[in-house]
Amino acid sequence: MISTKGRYALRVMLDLAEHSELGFVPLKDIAERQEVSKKYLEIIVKDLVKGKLIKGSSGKGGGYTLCRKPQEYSIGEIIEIMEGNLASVACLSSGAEECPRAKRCKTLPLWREYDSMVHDFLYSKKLSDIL
Amino acid sequence: MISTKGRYALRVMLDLAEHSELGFVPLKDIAERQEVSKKYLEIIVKDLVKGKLIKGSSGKGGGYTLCRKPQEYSIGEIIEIMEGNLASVACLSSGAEECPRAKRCKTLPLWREYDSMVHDFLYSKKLSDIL
DNA sequence: CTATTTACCTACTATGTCAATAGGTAAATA
DNA sequence: TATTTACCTATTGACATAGTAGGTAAATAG
Repeated sequence: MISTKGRYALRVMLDLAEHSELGFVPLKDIAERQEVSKKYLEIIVKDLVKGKLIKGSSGKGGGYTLCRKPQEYSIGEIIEIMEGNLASVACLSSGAEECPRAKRCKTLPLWREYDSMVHDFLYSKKLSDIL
Repeated sequence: MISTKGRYALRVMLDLAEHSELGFVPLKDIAERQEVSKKYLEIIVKDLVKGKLIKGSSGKGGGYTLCRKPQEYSIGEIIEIMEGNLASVACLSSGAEECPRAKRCKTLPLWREYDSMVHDFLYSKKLSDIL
């Protein structure tokens, strides 16, 4: 299940897309509009900055803003940055060691197909699509 | 992410599909073939029995067996029984109270579409498809 | 140059879920 | 009656989730 971090991150990105053409948007404003504590959002924007999806600017007149145009962000990359990866099962997650049963596992192809479908869906959907 | 309970349940169902035409299959045998502790599988088959996907029989010659033919089980119902539900976000999970932001939430339609895709995929796939 | 506003940083915590283990009782058969 | 099986309740360690608390650093306005 997608955690609050992933879901809130998406809402932050949408909020920035809607308000940042004028410049930097303070987190305080986003927190109020999105009705999420500013403290918790700090954790989220930190990851978004680290992932180069947004950039921050300190001091008066500061805040956060998008690095690209909304149509240049896929939902998938936003969620993936927040959740670590979007594998459906542990055996297929990025840092997992090869399962000894992989070759004869009858369920593995199913999970691969599932993951591929999910990936295609989330990466073809853009931030601008839900604006 | 699909938990071990969901994944192991699927493997138990497959194991039964492969071995139960002759009658009841003891859990001990399944545990050995699947390389999962019998103790842990007990929890899983308990849920499968409760969900009427398999039935058990005690005593010598006992074990577990499928209630229907493999093509009559969808992967979705197996996973759903084990995971509780297959909602992608808390707001859409079965027992969730209505979110006050639901009407104006820009992300909700996305999650609905996502859930619907996942549901279609997992319910159209049958146990017999991965046999 | 000072006050204010903002981002940015480290640490902490309560709660819950996951993945299992332990140690039994009940039922059916040989 | 002994054996084999399912079935039941309780417990546990580890980890993730969803936050909170209390600061420091940077930038701007006056």
